[in-house]
Amino acid sequence: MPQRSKTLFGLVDCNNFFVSCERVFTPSLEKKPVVVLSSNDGCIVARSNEAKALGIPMGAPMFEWRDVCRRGGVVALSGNHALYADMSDRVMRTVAEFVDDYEVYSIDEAFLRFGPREDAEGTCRALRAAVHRRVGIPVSIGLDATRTLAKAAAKFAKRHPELHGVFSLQGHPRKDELLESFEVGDLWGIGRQYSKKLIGAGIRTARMLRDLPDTWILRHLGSSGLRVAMELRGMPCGEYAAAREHRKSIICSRSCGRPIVSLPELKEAVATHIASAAETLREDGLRARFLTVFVGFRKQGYGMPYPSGRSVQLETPTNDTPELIRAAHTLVDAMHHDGLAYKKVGVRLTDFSGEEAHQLDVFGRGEPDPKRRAAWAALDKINAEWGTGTVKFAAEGVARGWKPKAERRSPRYTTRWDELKVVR
DNA sequence: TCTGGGGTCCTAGGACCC
DNA sequence: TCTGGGGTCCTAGGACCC
Repeated sequence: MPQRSKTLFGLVDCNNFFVSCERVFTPSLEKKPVVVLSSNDGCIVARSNEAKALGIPMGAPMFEWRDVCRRGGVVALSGNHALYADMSDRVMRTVAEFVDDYEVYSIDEAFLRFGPREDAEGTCRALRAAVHRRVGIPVSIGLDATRTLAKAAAKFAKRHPELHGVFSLQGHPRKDELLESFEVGDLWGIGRQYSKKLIGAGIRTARMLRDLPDTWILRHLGSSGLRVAMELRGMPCGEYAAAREHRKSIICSRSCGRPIVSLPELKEAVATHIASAAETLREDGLRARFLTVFVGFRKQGYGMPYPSGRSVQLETPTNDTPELIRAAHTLVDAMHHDGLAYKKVGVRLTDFSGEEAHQLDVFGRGEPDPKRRAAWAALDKINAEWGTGTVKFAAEGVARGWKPKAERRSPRYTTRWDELKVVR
């Protein structure tokens, strides 16, 4: 197979992204241990370096670390995702200015691709400086022949301040040595299970995995593991992270601030999730044909709540909110049991088609009503401009005592007029 | 007592068909 | 007592990512 060895991949990774966003607007958080919490103030999903130094792990439940946080003077903030999305846009716009061929990979990461004659490293240094100057977010950038190696390079850049945030592994004279120092579990694509298997077999480092025979990898880790090894050898497995043409599902789910017991409240929560899922659907110009409602109960020992769900295939694909709410409520009626306490509620939409190529059912129905389309467009516009939930459907409820807790949220400086930063 | 949310891909097994 | 083989499609579960 011809190698595209001339192409160089870059990975831009925002350091401690959510914490860095908060610090832009609250400079007093600088140099202090800070954590950002997930929905319901449940888990720790971002940590400043000072918080990491206290030993607080990623994804840890807050209640287990409350004492450590109190003793260490840690500032804990509820997630302010409207702010983070807006800051992410600013970072990505800067990336787009410096690099033609890039791919947004997550809210805080983008892959870059450079041709053979481009000054990749110089561009990355300029990009890093520009993001810092304009957006105020520190980033680390790694470079090498594959995405997996670029990700590893970015970790080196982050770990060693003397590299000033940019590091290229490509052609590095001590590459083997560096990969030997890189723990296998820190590789992109090697999670907890694979890591356990590898370490059990004595494979502790990226270099050891790279040099393993394909047959062994295939037998123990399957094709996903082999892809990681090939990328470590410098062979890009493009489809691994290639830009997806279209999304394949939309999920909206939340843990409840307090458990839901009544049928009307369960319906409210489901309607709320449907409304936001349908908004995403319309934003992407899609209709969905398959709808799932799922619920979770109180924790069953360790691990995730025991989930249970029901699905329905709609007669025709739709993105009409009331229509979807009706279908979802039929499912809720069938699944609700008196006396059960619902801890988590969610909906999932799948089986998408484009807005133009809609299908009619056997009776020729399914032609979208232009008046309704216009109404949803207006609603989406208002909610986009003034914040999600500015205009709601009656079915979403008013009291909403089940809403997740977010007791330490910072203001939405960039997306709400009434929460603009006041400068004195 | 308190443990997030939103995604993707792969695989194994069952149903069904010829 | 004998009781195929191969293909496809669907679903559930597991693994991974941020």
